[in-house]
Formats: sequence, C-alpha cells, structure tokens
Amino acid sequence: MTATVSSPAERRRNKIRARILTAAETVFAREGAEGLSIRRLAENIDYSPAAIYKYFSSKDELVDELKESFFELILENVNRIADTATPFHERSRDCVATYVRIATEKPYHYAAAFTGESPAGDGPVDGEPGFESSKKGQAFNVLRGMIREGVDLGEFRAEIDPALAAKSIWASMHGLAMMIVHIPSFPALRPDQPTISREEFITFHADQVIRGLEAHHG
Amino acid sequence: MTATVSSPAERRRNKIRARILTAAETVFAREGAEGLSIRRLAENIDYSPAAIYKYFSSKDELVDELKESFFELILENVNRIADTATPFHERSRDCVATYVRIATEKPYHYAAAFTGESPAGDGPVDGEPGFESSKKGQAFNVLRGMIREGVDLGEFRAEIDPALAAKSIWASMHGLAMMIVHIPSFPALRPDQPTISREEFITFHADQVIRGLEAHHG
DNA sequence: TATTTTTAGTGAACGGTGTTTACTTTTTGA
DNA sequence: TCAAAAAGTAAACACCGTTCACTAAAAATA
Repeated sequence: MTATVSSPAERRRNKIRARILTAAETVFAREGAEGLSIRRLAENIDYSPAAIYKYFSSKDELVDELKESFFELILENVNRIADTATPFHERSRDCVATYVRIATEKPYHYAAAFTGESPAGDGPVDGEPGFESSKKGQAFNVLRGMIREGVDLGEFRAEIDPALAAKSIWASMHGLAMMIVHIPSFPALRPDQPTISREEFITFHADQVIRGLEAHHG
Repeated sequence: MTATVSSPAERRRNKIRARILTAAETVFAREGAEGLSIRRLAENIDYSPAAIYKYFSSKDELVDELKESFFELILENVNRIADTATPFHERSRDCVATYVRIATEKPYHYAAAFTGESPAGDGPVDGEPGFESSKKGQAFNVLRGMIREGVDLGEFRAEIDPALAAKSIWASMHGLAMMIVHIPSFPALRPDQPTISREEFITFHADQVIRGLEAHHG
C-alpha cells in the first residue's frame, strides 16, 4: 500500500462524485429511480447531463451505488442487534424485525434493491463480484450464523439446514418489507381498516417466522 | 337485467378492446411493463398510438387489467387446491405453495401487481372499489378462511387471529415469490451454488410457514 | 517552463417514451 | 337522409437515457 493513496486530482474527482451521489440520494429517497432523472440531477448540481457520464457509466451504475450503501445501513443495524446480549428468541426475532424496519424506512431503496433491472434479469445478487462479498450477502451470512447458533443451542430443530432456513426466513421478512413498501396502509388492507400497529405486526410476523424453526420440547 | 346487454357497436368495441389486451398480454408476459410500449403495441395491431387511448385512458389502466386477470388465474388455482379433500396440513401447505407457483410462472405479472405505480403510492389494493372485491382480496379471503378452519380443527393455536395470521402468511409467500421472480437462481444465491430444487424449496418454505401457526399437542 | 496529453465539461443531437390536440373519416341511430 | 357520435390519425409536446464532436482546463512529460 502506498502512503498517499490519492492524488489531488483524484480527491477532487471523488469529491464531485460524492456530490453527485448526495444529490441523487436525496431525490431517490423521495421519488425513487423513476423520479430520479439524469437531466434533473444535472440541473440540481449545475452541470450538463452529459457531465454525469464522466463519473458514472450509466444511470443504473449510479443507482447501484445508492442501493449498495443502503444495504450497508441495513447490515450495520442488523449486526448491532445480533451482537446484543438478550435471550436467543428475542434477539433473533429483533434481528429479523430490524431488517424490515430499516428496509421500510427507505422504501424506494429497498424496493429498487430487489426489483433490480427486471424480473428474470440477474440483479446484483449473482453478479460477478460474488454475492458473498456484497452487503446483501453479508447480511444473509449474519442471519445464517444466527440460525446455526439456534440449532447448536437446541432452540431450533436439529435437522434444520441453516443455509436453507436462512433463505426461508429471509424470504418471509422480505415479503413483509415489500408489503409495507407497496401497500401504504399495511397491515391494514384498506386505509380505514382497524388493526394492530405496523410495529406490532412486524414483531408478530418475526415471532411467527422464528417459531417455525423452533424445537418443541414437549 | 335487459335481454340484450350489448349493441352491435358495443360488441365490436369490446372485441377491439380484447384484441388490444391480447396483444398487450403477449408482450407484457415476455418483457414486462417497461418493454410494453403504447407505440409498439399500436404497431402490432396496426393502429396509431393515439387510437389506444380511445379504449384505455392510460397505459396504467391497460396494465391494471392485465394484472387483475392474472390474479383471477391465481385465485382459480388456489381455490382448486383449497377444495381438495386431502388432510389439512398438506392441503393448506399446497394451497400457499400453489400461490407461489402460479405467481412465478408469470414473473412480470406478479412483480407488477405489487410494484404497482410506486412505493408509498397506493396500488389497487386500497383502491376505490375496495380490496374485498378485487381478485387479490378474494384470494386473501380464501387464505383467511383456511386459517380459521385450522383454528377450529385445533390444528392451529387457539389464540390465533385468522385475519392477522393470513396477512403474515401472505407476506411470507409473497416474499418467496418475489425472491424467485427477482433472483433467477433462487433458492441458489449464486448461479452455480448447489442446493435443493425450486419446487422442493417452495414446499419447504410453505411447510415452515404453516408450522409457525401450529399447536403443539405435547 | 513549454509542450504534449489527458481529463472535465458542454451543446446538440439520436432514438425512445406516454400523452394530447386538432382534425378527418367512419359508423350509428333517429 | 342527415345530424351526431364514435373511431382513427398525424403531428406535436414534454419528457427520458445516452452518445458524439467539440472546447476549455488541468496534469504529466520533456
């Protein structure tokens, strides 16, 4: 590793890149990928649209960076809960519930992170650099580790394959996150339907999901 | 009810409307909403783009009809399984698994049905005609009925609220469907990762989800 | 320092999108 | 038959992502 990893030119470049990303983040958080247009973005930072392409090869690439740093946020939060010293059932429940909470705080980010470019199109998940190294992959590994711990502790059924169970749980929590993101009133199905609060429902769902794994010491 | 509910003019109109929808369906199934453009669609049926607007007020309205009839397909299939005379656990498992299977057979339809117009934007779910009357709503009611039956049979825990549990299960199955739709290799996370087949995973997941509701007669 | 080379930035264009408007042609119903 | 309604259209509007040829500035080299 060299002592000075960046020339002044390089630092200047990164600064402008960051400025573009910051402006993009603001718009994206409010209006999503459709609302974020290169032309509007360029106007926001007083550049020509073509200038953006000196820093990002496409709109997709730009948005991909927003998504990746969003999953870094999720990972941080999930990790924080995973390292708590609370009893296993609560800890695992809060862990997956946190995933949904953070996800739904930035609905456009979360939806875009999975909607990717297209159904049947390969998202960043099985991209070249490898799923394992992506923030999404790291978050998955935390979950798998937690399930392995549960099996070792005897909380979960012994025959459970942690990798498989992790995918199942991930899918379940993903589903809830997507529901909340796309149905504003969820868990109410109609705007006026009386029901429990969203927070309570997330906890209930997480509980339900963890319960599916548990051993029943009769 | 009048004997002849449609004039020749009206029937002719419906025929053209149907022709537009059929052409749209074909393109949509292969390329999704983005790939379906009014201009291309018009060319396919030898009309001008503006002509489409004599039959549909917007592209969204057109796509909404595709989505609704897709959920009719889901509903039919789920209902068929729900009416089977197999034991309760298998029946309920197959019921929710079928939802995922049909969903993933038309990935663009399923994704679009929930992605709707926007996160935080109200989809057809809490639209004016009411969720209950939509095909999506009817499918939900089937699920809730099934859970109620499970509680009555003593298969599920007595304290379970069928409506709440139905939402939880729906979310879980929705999550799996979305995973499969957006990650082509799922349940493999990388294209070459060895894992169980998709069919097996759907069954496994459905089983897991039903398990979360079950009473444990220790 | 002078000069070459690389980079930053731009205006204009290409090909695409959904949608509207003014207009013409066809069909319908009295 | 003839007015009214509906079907259909060409052209335009206002967007979009992206590319290209070009100029201005900065950096690297001699």
